[in-house]
Amino acid sequence: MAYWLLKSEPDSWSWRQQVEAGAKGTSWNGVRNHSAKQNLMAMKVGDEAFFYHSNEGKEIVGIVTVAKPYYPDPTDKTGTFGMVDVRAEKSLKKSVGLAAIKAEPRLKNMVLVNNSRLSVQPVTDAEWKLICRLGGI
DNA sequence: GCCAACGTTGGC
DNA sequence: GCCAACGTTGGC
Repeated sequence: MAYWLLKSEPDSWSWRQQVEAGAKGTSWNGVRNHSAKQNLMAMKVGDEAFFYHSNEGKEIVGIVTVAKPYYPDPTDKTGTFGMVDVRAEKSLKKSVGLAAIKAEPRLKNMVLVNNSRLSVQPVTDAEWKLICRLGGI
């Protein structure tokens, strides 16, 4: 099983909205970047991903599960990009801020630190476990 | 096919 | 609000 990190600005799509969407989940549409697309295409049902709030908060707040693998994004008229479906799995007991991640030497290679603009990122097993511990779960 | 100009993202 | 980093676009 692979781990990922999904970024969203709370103004456009927040963790609260994801939780309210419940078990049926929602489509992660709107990705218009080829690196992000590659990561979306690599996702499998059951993979887990951190939900990160950019700009407002700048912190990891929850975990989502991939419910449906990559399929075309109807909001992309060119047909170039696609999306996956995700549903909220659980909230972190304690959100993990960007500052805390940067302060942890073992997380210095995270894509979030080195390429913060990429909206869909891979996370290693070690990074996943460590952040879960920081998040109190 | 190169590269300058421009737009967007996101941390600060 | 500013600006650095990155991606995309378009002229040549």
